[in-house]
Amino acid sequence: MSTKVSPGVENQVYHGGDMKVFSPLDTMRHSAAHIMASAVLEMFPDAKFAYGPPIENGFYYDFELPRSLTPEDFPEIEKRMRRLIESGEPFVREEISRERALEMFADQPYKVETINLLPENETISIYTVGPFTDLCRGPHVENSGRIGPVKLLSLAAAYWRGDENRPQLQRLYATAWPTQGELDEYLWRLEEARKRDHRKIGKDLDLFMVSEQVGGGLVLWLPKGATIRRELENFIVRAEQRAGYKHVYTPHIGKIDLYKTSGHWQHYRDSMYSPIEVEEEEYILRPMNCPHHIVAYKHGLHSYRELPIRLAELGTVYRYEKSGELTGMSRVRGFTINDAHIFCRPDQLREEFVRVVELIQELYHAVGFRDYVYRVSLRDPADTEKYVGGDEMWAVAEDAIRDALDSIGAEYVEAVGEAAFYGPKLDVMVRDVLGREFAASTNQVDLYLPEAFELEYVDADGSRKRPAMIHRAPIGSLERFFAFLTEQHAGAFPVWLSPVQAVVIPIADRHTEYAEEVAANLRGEDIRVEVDARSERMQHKIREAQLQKVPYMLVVGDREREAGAAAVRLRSGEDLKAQPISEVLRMITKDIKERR
RNA sequence: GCCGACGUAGCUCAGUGGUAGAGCAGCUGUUUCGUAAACAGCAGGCCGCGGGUUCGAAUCCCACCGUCGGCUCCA
Repeated sequence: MSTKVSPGVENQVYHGGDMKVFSPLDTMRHSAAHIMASAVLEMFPDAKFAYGPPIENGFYYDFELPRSLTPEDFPEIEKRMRRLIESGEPFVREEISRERALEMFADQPYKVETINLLPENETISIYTVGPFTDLCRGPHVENSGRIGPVKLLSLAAAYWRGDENRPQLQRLYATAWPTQGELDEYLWRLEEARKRDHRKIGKDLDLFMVSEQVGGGLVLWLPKGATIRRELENFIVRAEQRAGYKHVYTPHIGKIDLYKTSGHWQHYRDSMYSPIEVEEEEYILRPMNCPHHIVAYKHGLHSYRELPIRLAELGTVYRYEKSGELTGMSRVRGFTINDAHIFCRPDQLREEFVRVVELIQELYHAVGFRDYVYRVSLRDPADTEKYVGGDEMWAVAEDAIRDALDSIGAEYVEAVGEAAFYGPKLDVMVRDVLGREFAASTNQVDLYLPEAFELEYVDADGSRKRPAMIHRAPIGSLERFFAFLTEQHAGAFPVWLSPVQAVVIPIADRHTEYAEEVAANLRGEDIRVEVDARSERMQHKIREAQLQKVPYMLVVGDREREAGAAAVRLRSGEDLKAQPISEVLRMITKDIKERR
């Protein structure tokens, strides 16, 4: 791979409040952002500039412009960028005084604000490339000729400093790569990702739907999607049973006082629906399952010997999401969490948390998730308003998570300010096919709700003690998990999850009876099988089974009928030729058993 | 919610001021076929919804609803 980026050292750069390391690729993209800004300035001399950082697969720049850009402007901007790149203009750095900077950028309000936010002793630098000078810490490539092929990707609105009360700017997203080949490959990957989008596959394979009539963000699982969900649920519940969980069922609504006691009403109200009045009492569509499980715990008096008590439920919750945030199955208003609440003695906390992590690992391994990282989400000590409980409680809870991870040698990153209002979290961050990162699983240590609900157990000496609590959801919501799975497999689900595991394809009508016989054999082993007895050519039926990503196609004609066999075709296109029915059964049941 | 783009048949899309189209899917018939699309016919649309401009609107304008890409937030 040839690289146009200056070789060598990674540069330490102060950016947006924390120290970040700029790789050579980031540096090149950051320089490309300046080139883009320069091109935009040529077209709009009155443009106001905000920030233009590199991001994971490219870069963006935020502008305030006299009119809205459209994708039709892209070719013009790209043309001007290419001209600047070809000119090979040097990037010239200059360090200037604060006064001089304020003077230079007097007509650039966002730059002025940025300058004023810089610490007193900070060096202020500017970079000039061709006609364009920008306030910037750098670093940059030596000259614009070192910038690789660029492509503008999309437009978006973004608030100044990410604050919805500040002006809205136009954000121009673009990408740049060292070589044309790498750019082409990235664009190909984007295209490929679009093909795998769970919304597209969900439609093509009739897995689920969202209807305007029912309401945005409210998912209807169609029979095929529901089959997959049922398999997943059974799998999860069995794994939890093995791990010592007891399953409960609780209703989707509850009295408002439950949520006032838990603190949700005070801290989580923005995500909750308005109360429902029933006989002069107010009820809440639950946004979380914990209060119900806590009440279930309080059903009786618990001995220290009984703990931990692990109450699990595939619990459906409802959260208000702004209409613009809804997407397919991954961002919805009603969803089902594979939830559980563990009530344990404080001395059991660490071990219980280790078990939680182990269960996550087991489940992820079984469904083939590899690309995930642990993130410990901590309280922001500077913003105690957002959280309940005192410093000591938080320290204990945060340490319990760290200790648990350390004890099994798991690596993790820490994120300050990402905790839930009642406790720190362990989030498991997974990347989807588009490279976006989501919290697929969140798990919390909670010492607050046991207090709020006055939970107790009876200790060895007969005294009443307060248990600790763990909230855990290894796969988060079934909806989001399903979206991940769909994209990961591009709709070709493993056999154990496939809604239709085998299609029997009779070649001519006279083979239908035998086809039914074959299917009956498979059904006897609980294999989900269908017979395609339509008056269509075999080729047509194969094509449709392929498009539906059915793992096994069993073609039966005269020869197979004579031999008591079926010609096995896999969705990979592989032809296994005629196999005895007993062998077909063996193959499919083996796949199912091994979760392949 | 905010900015931008887009809403035409179940699906994918054409149609830019003058009588709504194609392919696939569906239905009916014919065909009985050896590993990714047989043939013919039929049916299917308040052109997202509501206003407006015009002799005339899928097409132009306004408002609303929805979808998509982002922002913010998040399982």
